[in-house]
Amino acid sequence: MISEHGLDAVTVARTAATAGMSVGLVQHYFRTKDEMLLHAFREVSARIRARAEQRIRDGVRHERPIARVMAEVMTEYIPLDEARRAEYRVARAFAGRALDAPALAEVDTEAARRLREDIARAVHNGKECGEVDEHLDPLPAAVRLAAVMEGLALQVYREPEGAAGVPVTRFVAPVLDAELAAVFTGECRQYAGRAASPRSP
Amino acid sequence: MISEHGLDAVTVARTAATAGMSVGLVQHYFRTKDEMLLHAFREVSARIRARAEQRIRDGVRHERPIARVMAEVMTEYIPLDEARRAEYRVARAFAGRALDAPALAEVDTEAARRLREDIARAVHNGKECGEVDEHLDPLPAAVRLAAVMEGLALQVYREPEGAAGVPVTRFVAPVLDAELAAVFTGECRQYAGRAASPRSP
DNA sequence: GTTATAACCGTATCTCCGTACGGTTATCTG
DNA sequence: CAGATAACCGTACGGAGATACGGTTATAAC
Repeated sequence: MISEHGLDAVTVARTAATAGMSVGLVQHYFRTKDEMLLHAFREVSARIRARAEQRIRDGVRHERPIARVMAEVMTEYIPLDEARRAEYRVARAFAGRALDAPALAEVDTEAARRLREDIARAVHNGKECGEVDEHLDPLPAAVRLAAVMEGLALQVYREPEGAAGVPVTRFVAPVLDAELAAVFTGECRQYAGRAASPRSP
Repeated sequence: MISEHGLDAVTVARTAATAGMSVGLVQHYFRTKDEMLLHAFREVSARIRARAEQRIRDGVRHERPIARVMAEVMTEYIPLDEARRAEYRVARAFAGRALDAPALAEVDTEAARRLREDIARAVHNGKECGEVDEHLDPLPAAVRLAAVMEGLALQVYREPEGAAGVPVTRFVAPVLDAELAAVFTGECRQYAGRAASPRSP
């Protein structure tokens, strides 16, 4: 509903109708409308994050280069198909409302923080494995990569067809690859076996 | 009002009261509330853009290196002080509502398009002057720079204090400089005299 | 079996807000 | 001065929507 008609079009009554249930039942599960919306926001955030984590796990399992895995993870966030566009619209709507709704803002910042930590961890692990320069600080690098990713997502969202006749597909991969190449400068000596997974104990 | 309490808190009556006028008078100038909000959005977009244009004009007047000027222009967009944060909040609120308000969406995309064109023009002019490699395509480069800028703005907005104890001031300039350095690789041979200004006839 | 808890419904209430409207005062214009 | 246009006011109307509420049916527990 949000992705199709925006947050303002979402009323408790309409939500109930769309779900094929009564207003009373919705109230049974969510005491207030805000509670309901918060749940929805958490839901999409979690779904998006789950996809990223899946990519990371797969990458680790197949012992693929960290840079390659991160390229996939970051591409996953770009609204390149209708499904991701829908999610992106929802996230964007909530982000706008989060301005004076601390609970929503917290979900937003938390999601961003986790993503940044994932990237920072990938960079950190890349150092151990030899893909990343020994002296590079993972945190600034992660902020930069996260920024590029989110900024790129915005560009793609606004002009899915691409700008000035050049399709987005011509932009996304090259830019992400270039940014990743600036961080992951080396070859993997011995695979550390964890890509962006948590630092092992 | 928007930046302090969000778009939802903006009612015609409250707006009138804040402006020290009557509801009737507001209606005299804006036929509908939507019209009023659209005007507000256009207003902030124009104000933000005006600052960027001013920077460009100043840069041209003093014949400063294009890369340097663009660094300033891009920094101008980052919500580094409370004034810019307020503007950023407003823009973000509108962007969220723009999902099912085509008129608002148009303002948003238009602003983005103009910015991208400014950047592309700067790159183009940089080629003539010698700051940019002859074979670089300005458009993809502009998309990339715009993406970095907007993404960085988001990171700064979400965590103004900086992440993990590292202040944002340590991030912004280095990242922007690095990105610009990737595009503006050369020295200016002879000053073209127009930085990001329109191609002369 | 009875009692409690969860699932479920429909409506009534109360508040808020956008806009319509009828009216008044000021500022031009000729 | 006439008379038109713009600036300006306060209220009334109408709709929409969030929540409260009183109630019913099912499922569980003992």
